Amino acid sequence: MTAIPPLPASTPEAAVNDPSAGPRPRTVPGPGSGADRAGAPDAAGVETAGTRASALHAPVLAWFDQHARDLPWRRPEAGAWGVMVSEFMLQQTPVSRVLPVYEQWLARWPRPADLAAEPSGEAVRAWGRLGYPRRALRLHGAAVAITERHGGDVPSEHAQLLALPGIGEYTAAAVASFAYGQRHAVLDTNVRRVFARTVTGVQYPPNATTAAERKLARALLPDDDTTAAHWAAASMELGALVCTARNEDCSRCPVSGHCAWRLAGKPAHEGPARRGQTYAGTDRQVRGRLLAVLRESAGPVGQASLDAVWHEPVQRARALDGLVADGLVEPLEGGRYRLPG
DNA sequence: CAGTCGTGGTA
DNA sequence: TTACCAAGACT
Repeated sequence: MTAIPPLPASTPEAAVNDPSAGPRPRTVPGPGSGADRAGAPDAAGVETAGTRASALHAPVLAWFDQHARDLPWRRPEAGAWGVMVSEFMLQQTPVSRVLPVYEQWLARWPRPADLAAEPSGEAVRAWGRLGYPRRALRLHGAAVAITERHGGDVPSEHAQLLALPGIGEYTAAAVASFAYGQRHAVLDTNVRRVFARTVTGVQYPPNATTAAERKLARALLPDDDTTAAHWAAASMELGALVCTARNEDCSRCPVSGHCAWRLAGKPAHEGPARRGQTYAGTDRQVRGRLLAVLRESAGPVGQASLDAVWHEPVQRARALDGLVADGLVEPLEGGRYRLPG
């Protein structure tokens, strides 16, 4: 049941400039969008950004034109809504797992208003096992807001995007850039890693995005909107395909000759290990099991069905309360529960 | 600002 | 097998 139609390959620029994606992309950079507006004097490293940029841009852009994946949300027909849906799903989730859910989602809800017309529980159900189901709730909430506040069209202004539930700094910039061809620093984990290595000369970026990283990203941003949007997609793709967290392949990197980290002998990451997640036994695991039961049931389920997923009653109750508090589960009369209607 | 929030593939 | 990682957002 491969629902993916055999679409013609499209250039990355096609999606960026797609006029059917919504409001016309800006052709003139807005006021104050210059990269040199930050008040503080350039930090070490940033002042050489101009030099870096000239060395990095052309090879990375050319590499992208040749190696970019043909992902459905990059096709012209995806539109701004398709881009936005993909960005929600891709938050902390690999492309391979997003693809099938994305296709079904867009087929069922081709416009924001289509999703907004349904109860949020349907979004949670269709989210399937993508993880972090609050994203489904937020995407539904964003669709409602777009329908109410923006006439059903995904807004093109960064500030308006940022005001939608589930959209933070990264996603607002990504939608504005990928869907509307605007000039924004799109700082995701891939781009941060590429910059950390090529420019800063370290293996990994800091745990949390820093002001210095934002400043560097702005300094590296090409001047015109079209090239900036192209660069955003290209630098991200390089991090996703070549300059990966583990097993990076410098032999396939178009800027390996300029990479500060590689030229320094690829020194290992200094400092504490990344993070300790340990999923087994956490509330998150219990929440996941509880919600799975609700998702797979057509109607409300009884307390006994939920009790069966976890042996420890205190943690189980806490997890269920959390799901209800988050709006992911709706309690009914008589100890029954369902996805929100 | 550090914690929380799912899930599954891979080294 | 354990641990890390995958286009973050929110509190």
